[in-house]
Amino acid sequence: MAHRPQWNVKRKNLMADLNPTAASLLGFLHAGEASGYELVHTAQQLIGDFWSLTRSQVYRELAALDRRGLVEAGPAGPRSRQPYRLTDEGRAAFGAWLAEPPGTEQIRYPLLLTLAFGSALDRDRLMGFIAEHRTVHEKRLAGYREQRAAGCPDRFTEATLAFGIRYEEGVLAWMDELPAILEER
Amino acid sequence: MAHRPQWNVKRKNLMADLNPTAASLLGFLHAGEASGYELVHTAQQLIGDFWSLTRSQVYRELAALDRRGLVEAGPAGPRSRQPYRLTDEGRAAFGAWLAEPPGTEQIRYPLLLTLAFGSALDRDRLMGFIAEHRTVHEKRLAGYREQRAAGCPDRFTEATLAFGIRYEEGVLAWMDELPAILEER
DNA sequence: AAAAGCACAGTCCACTGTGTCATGTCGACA
DNA sequence: TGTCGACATGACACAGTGGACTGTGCTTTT
Repeated sequence: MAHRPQWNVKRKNLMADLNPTAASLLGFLHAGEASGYELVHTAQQLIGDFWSLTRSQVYRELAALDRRGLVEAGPAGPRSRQPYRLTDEGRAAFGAWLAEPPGTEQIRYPLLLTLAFGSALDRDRLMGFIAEHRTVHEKRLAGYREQRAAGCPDRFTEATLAFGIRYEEGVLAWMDELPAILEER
Repeated sequence: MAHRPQWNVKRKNLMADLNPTAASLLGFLHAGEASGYELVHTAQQLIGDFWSLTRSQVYRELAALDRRGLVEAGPAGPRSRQPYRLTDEGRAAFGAWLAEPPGTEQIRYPLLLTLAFGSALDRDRLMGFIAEHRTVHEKRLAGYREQRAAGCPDRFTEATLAFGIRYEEGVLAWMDELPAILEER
């Protein structure tokens, strides 16, 4: 019971230490001031395919960034529109975040869960689920290819788009081999 | 201001209405009673590659399932081990969940975020990040192939494993084409 | 045999992420 | 005039993540 083996240092880093969502908001604000509403749409368009974010979250993060002085609120517009702009601290924090090694990906695919417990499920129903998902992936792939054909604004957008295409191709290839795996006698 | 166009029905479904994480716990409990600790490890082994769950979450869901009567706590063991077993209601709820159409997947890949803002990042550093991730994906693919070679307990496990392999192959193919996309003049 | 270390087993908390309900504003247009 | 739809935000409950913390019992080291 003597001495507690912890000093409670609590190194909060004080600066930076952004989560990826907050960081991406700062990223978008480099293009000029924007409201939460606008940022939601920008984000969904530009990174929505591999980084989901919701209205609630955007407003919450903006408020937090404001409290930390990384963005500042401008004069409110009509319809209670509240624009924010990047501060110098925000710019610095974004730069620091961007230079840090990104973490590994997270995938959560409910279809795979259902499939994993597939022995307890009617075979036709399972196959139906897979067929439904197949059309979703086909549509997404078609959409990506269209986007690519239409031309990307820059190399980096093209690079992330290429990921989407490879991913969807992989999923479709998997679905093609699924019947053989499941039907084996 | 006249009549509000909503009846506030609040159809809570009363039964079932499980989240996928809770459902998978019920799924594992079909094999016999288990403690939270054991379930964490079972889950990480069997579905961890496409459905992440944490200690905190497992214990919280177990408590919730207990409150709802879908599992019941058995006599505590040594080290305050608390085993749970499936109730009939739990079995029914699991069956109902399994027969529902699974939702679409969620992917969150921080590397793609960094890449999307890549114009603001030193080229060598970005390439370094990609190289680091490449080795991760190579190792995962190798691990999956090994698992497959070692033989799967059942077709369904094999099917989910096949997904992992296709996915990792897709990511590696993407990484192979990345330099060409980014280097273009 | 005492000490140390480790796997087992669980709690608590802060933060992040998702989805729904609710509220109010402004312009178009019928 | 009214009502519809896009604009704009807030509140809240639930789900998910990760770290700090507390204890217990077995095994290995000294």
